[in-house]
Amino acid sequence: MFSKSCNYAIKAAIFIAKHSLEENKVGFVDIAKEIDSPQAFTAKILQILVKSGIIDSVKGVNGGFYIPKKNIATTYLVEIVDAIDGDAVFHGCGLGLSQCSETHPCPVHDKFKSIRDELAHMLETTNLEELALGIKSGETFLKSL
Amino acid sequence: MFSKSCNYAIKAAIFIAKHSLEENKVGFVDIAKEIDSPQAFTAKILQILVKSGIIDSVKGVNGGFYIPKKNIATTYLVEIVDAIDGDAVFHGCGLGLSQCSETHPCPVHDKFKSIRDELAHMLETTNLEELALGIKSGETFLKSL
DNA sequence: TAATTACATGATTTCGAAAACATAAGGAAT
DNA sequence: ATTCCTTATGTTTTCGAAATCATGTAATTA
Ligand code: FES
Ligand code: FES
Repeated sequence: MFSKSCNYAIKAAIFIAKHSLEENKVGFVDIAKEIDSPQAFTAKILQILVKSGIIDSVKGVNGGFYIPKKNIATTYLVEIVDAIDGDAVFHGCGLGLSQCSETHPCPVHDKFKSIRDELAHMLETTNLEELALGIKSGETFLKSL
Repeated sequence: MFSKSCNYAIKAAIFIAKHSLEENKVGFVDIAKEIDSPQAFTAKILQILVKSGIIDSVKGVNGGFYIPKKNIATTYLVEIVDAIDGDAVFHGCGLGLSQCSETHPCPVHDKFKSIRDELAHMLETTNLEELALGIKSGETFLKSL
């Protein structure tokens, strides 16, 4: 569905959001540990999120990554997916045609499009706050057992 | 969404189905041309479809691949996806956890599951005949312009 | 039964995402 | 000002899917 990078990015963002709700910053080493991802690779993905304006960072002692509190509830998953994987998920052809088109559709265009649109709607309406709260309450988890 | 191999497999199956509706067999060279895929690689994927019992083949002069006419309307996309990509599409976690679980769910489990189930339902109810007829009538296409 | 056609299969190569490595740069604390 | 902690960035390596190459096998036809 999404690339590995994108999966890491979503999990990292949720983890950062959880800490930001309590006004704390977190370093990439801790993030990598918590979401079970390679450290160096995670650091790269975090840079993309910073450049995309989804998260902020502070260097130096007691530095780390964070999300301004007022942004947590207004940051939606679609922004993360778009920053990492681009818009292929939302506009690409389900059978890999170079472009999805109404006038030159592939055999599964209609059926695929409705599912793709639902996925997009889900990503557009799911924000980091609700996901972070799920982690905090222990209902959901960021890594396997 | 699906792997490239799986995209090729679906397109190939539709193309074969179209010809099988008219009692014709097609060779892998023609298939590769029609669906715009690498010949040798396509041949491999066709073998998997044969072994999975989705299509049949006949060697020798005037040989080729085909689908018994009575099977065309009862062959569903889910069989092809399952044969090529396996069941990760239907049972895998949307965030890449080693396994999707109700008791140890990832943050997007509930939301993701409903979309995944719709995709599964779509694949389980879409058969090759309807897709082949779309190609035949010129409404849909197997390759880009 | 030899020639031809077309599918079948294993080995090898290519390519890009994923991961790791090495080094630079910035900011806080003292 | 200096030191140390932490993020930032460019380069290299790894790994597996994708694609190709080379050869084998079966069936039809003349
Ligand atoms: S053309 Fe294939 S999904 Fe639209
Ligand atoms: S656990 Fe992630 S989708 Fe079910």
